Amino acid sequence: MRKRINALAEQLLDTLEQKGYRSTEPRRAMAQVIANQDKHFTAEDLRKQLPSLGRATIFRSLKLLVETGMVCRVLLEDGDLHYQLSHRGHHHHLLCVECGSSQDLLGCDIEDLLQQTSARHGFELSGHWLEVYGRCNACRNVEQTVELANA
Amino acid sequence: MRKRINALAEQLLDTLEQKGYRSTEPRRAMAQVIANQDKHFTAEDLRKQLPSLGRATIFRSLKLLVETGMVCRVLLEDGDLHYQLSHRGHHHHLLCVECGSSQDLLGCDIEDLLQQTSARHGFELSGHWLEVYGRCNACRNVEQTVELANA
DNA sequence: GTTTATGCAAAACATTTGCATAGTC
DNA sequence: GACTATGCAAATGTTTTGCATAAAC
Repeated sequence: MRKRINALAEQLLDTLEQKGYRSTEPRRAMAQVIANQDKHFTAEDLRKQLPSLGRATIFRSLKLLVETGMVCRVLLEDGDLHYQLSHRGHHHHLLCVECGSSQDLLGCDIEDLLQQTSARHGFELSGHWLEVYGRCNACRNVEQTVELANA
Repeated sequence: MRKRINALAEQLLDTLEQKGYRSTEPRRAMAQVIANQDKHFTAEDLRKQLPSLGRATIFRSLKLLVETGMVCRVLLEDGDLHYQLSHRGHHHHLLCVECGSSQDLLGCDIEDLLQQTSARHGFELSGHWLEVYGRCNACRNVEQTVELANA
């Protein structure tokens, strides 16, 4: 019996198929769980939410999704690596240190700046990894509301 | 018998002492080995170079050095976390993907740019992590020399 | 039917912890 | 002498691997 999954998850499966990988029940389940996450996650998070899948399957499929660019890694401030859905190519994340949500940062003009800075050091730029930490709009609003209530 | 260590290593020990930690023989040895590294390293690298020290001591002292800011973490392009001597406060690294050397990037004006970009997303910036990958001057020169030789 | 993916158990790593002993201040 | 650090062994946690079985194409 094929479980029903949502459009986003379906898209992950389709992309896998286009790349020559099979669309299996465990992968459908994983795709759905990943599509449902509202923040970055770890392999362990997936495992908890997919207790019927084997350890190895989770690690193998997760690696596959990263390799095919559908899931990207996120570096937390403390050095932990988590994962999250990746919709596009190269991008950066605005990570909320309070709620863990993340926004994508596209078309950031850091590239030019890095190019110049690198050149000044005799360095030939080939790539970079940037994570930005702070508090998202929602978390800031919550605090403001609390302040008002206490005033 | 106190082993002789160089000035850089001595400085690490001194700083530890200033922060209330003891200057012990294992820490002297570790400080010297770390000061000698010419590229980023892992706990395992230290372990190989300090076979007489216990595993736990290496992990504990390394953590201590990171916490006190004398060693910093470096994120490799593949997501691996390595370590290296850290001389200053906040800074970034130009990591050569060929020889593994790294240059520090100071006074990089990325901060302003991020501030603006974050604000545009309703995001209150609190920090960031940036690693830059490419090829260092030395590695580029080697290639040019080879090309000339083959011409 | 052929090929790929899964699940399990075991193996391989990486890091942490408890605790008795040794070293530093 | 009091307190901190070390080393060992064991525990913990994470990821990988081999291989027989099952599922997909």
